Amino acid sequence: MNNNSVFIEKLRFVGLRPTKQRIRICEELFNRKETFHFTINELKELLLKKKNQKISQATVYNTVKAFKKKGYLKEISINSEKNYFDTNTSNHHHFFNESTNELIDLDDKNIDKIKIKKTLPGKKIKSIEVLIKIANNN
Amino acid sequence: MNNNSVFIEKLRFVGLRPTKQRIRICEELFNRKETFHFTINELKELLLKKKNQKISQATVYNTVKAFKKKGYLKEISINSEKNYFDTNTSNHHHFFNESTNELIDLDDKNIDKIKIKKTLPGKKIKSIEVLIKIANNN
DNA sequence: TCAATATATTAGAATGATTCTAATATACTC
DNA sequence: GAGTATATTAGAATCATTCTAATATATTGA
Ligand SMILES: [Mn+2]
Ligand SMILES: [Mn+2]
Ligand SMILES: [Zn+2]
Ligand SMILES: [Zn+2]
Repeated sequence: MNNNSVFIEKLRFVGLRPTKQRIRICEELFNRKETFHFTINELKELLLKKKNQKISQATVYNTVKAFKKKGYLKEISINSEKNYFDTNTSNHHHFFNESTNELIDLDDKNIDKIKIKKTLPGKKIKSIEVLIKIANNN
Repeated sequence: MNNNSVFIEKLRFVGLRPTKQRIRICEELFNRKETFHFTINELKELLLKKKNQKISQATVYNTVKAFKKKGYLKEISINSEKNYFDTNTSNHHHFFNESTNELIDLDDKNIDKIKIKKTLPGKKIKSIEVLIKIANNN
């Protein structure tokens, strides 16, 4: 587990002590070829499935929120039922397939830069995100 | 209450009988100069404030959802805490001020048409929405 | 108009996601 | 390794939303 040192650094960076539960969460989130989208429940199930040691709900929530706050995770709100987190923290956009509940990345490069012709004095822009809802034909 | 006949038509169109509770909700939502954004809780408070007859939670939820299903309302999910409805059903986008929790319309005309350079065979696009998160300068 | 029937309203219970609590366990410092 | 700070945990609390089933209202058509 060579990666562990990376996870420990990451945890320390967000102000968390590297406990075995948190390192386990890091493995699940960051020890992947591809970034991915997940709900808290999906993450809890993944954690349970791969090893058989349960991590309490509180620890999962607290750790995910800490990563989000420091920018290691993004939150993607689709509708009132679906709240996803995203390990892809680059600027990018999403397709959401309403037929399958699938969330799909759309790279920034695949959309022309968004030019806003309305100014809001005294405000700064924090993020610009495009959500494209799609459905299966028929 | 000349408007009532409009509301009654609207309600019948979405498949709801025009009861006094539902007409009251229509007044609150549609009897306005400007469209507006609201959460269910805000709507419940408005209903309570203006007349003093309480409408049950179930009726508020059911009516709002029926309007949404038929396109008389849009749902705007900002983050896990904030779920808004919008009486502006035209294609448009939003600023969300994270400092004040204010949701502001941005007309379609204020953003260049979004061209997506990625095709998804067998899918059709249902909506394209841009959410711009802003914050007050310091 | 008025009964018969379909549908709506309601309070409160149920559910599900998230947060809190406070008792126990672990990590860190020296 | 002792002492202190912090983390983990199960379960309770909270909050939004949905469900339930008893009561009330709207609609229909004789
Ligand atoms: Mn909602
Ligand atoms: Mn959430
Ligand atoms: Zn993504
Ligand atoms: Zn709007």
